[in-house]
Amino acid sequence: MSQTILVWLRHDLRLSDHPALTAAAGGGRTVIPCFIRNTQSGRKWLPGGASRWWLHHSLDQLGADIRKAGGQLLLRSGDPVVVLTEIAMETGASAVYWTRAVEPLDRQDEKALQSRLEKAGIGSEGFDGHLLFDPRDIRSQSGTPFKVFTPFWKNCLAHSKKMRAPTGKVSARFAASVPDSETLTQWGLLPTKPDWAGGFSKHWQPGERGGQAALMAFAKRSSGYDEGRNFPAQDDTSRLSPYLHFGNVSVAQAFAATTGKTRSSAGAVSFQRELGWREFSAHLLFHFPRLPDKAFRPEFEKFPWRKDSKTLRIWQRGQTGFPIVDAGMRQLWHTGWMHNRVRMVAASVLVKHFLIHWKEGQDWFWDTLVDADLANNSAGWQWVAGCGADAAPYFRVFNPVLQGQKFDAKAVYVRRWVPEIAALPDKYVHAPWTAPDDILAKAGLRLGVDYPHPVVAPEVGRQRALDALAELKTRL
DNA sequence: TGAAATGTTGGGGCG
DNA sequence: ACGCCCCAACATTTC
Repeated sequence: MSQTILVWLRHDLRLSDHPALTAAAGGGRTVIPCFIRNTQSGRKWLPGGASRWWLHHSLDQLGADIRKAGGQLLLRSGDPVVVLTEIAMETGASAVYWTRAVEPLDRQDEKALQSRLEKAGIGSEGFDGHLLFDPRDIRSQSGTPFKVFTPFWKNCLAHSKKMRAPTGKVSARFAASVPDSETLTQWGLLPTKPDWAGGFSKHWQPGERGGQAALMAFAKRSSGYDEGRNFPAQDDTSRLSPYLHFGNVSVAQAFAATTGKTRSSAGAVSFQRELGWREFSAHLLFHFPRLPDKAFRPEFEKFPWRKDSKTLRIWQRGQTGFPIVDAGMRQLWHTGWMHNRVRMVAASVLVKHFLIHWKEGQDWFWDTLVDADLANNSAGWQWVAGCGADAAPYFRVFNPVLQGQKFDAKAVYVRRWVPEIAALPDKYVHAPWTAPDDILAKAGLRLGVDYPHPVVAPEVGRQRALDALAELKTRL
């Protein structure tokens, strides 16, 4: 009788380039792939609403792919440490394998599981697969983790021999039947009342197949990435982020697909640099586990944030009166995703013009983004707020009007998502409150009725943000 | 992966 | 022809 290995799946929902699965399948052993839905009460950073939608479809497809290979995906709920030990005992598995994570709670689980299994005489091992590099290997001359992106990425590229290369499709002998699997239907990951994800499937095909197709399609058009990625009306970004978060596509596959004689364009290089930002954020979270809940620059813990739930709600619903921001927030709400240029502007307006704590924005993005990722989301918000590693200086304030005019000059993006101001001419569409009365009348737009006045005038918000920074300095 | 304020330069209109 | 001014264009500094 052959040995059985459990493979604990989390953010690695794919069957290609999967070191843990490949190792488990070695030597003709039988593999039982498991996904444990964490139901511990009070556990932080469980998947938000949009992520649950993606998770459902990823697992559904992965389960079907495993069935095609003669196996079954085992679904259970509870505390993964407890549940996995139980499954290992039930099935007589000789070991549990997994892909190592960078999230602090997930790493805690790995440790706890390892010691619990050890006591039961069961083996365990964590594998690469989530990143390009092991965070413990990338260090500055002084041996400390990098805190600035550019030297970090230079160092990574200088050690490209250590970069993980993708492996092929896993051919594993899966256990034909598994004990007491729960079902996705039972889990109720999909929204019901209301079904706000109705529009999601028009924009996304979650899962490994959709991810690999998206990657191949992007690799072909990646030469336009460098120029085009800043313009939200264009389709030039990769839109790979949710696939990368759930591991439908591995970062090693994404890097490899955009490398090569014919593909080392400026676009490919700058796309890989963005993969570098993902890597940087993950390494930061690995080395600084408090990144999600504490300012990386401790002095910002004293920043005079305003409590303003009313304005927060206005921002969340895309009713700020800044068209580029509202367009982004509505795109997020309807599709589970926002163009990165617009994310920066929308986030900047929340923390600077509105002086609302970056954690409020982090929480909203966590719940509404299909690509919500603890490392990227935390590092991104801290970057915008000016309190992060290699952060934009606090005084670097985006002007939502100028950003709109610069990156959506023809207002194609804004008009798509904010139709109530679509009739305004280009000159005023990014700042409706500056339009003369006759222009407003001609466009059939009543400010304050059909579309709101801005929460705060851009220049007033900007000055208030700078004052707050000055205030912070006096508190040090 | 800012924007505004301030400084510098140089062409052209004009007396 | 010349100096003066205006101002656009660009560069630098400051927040």
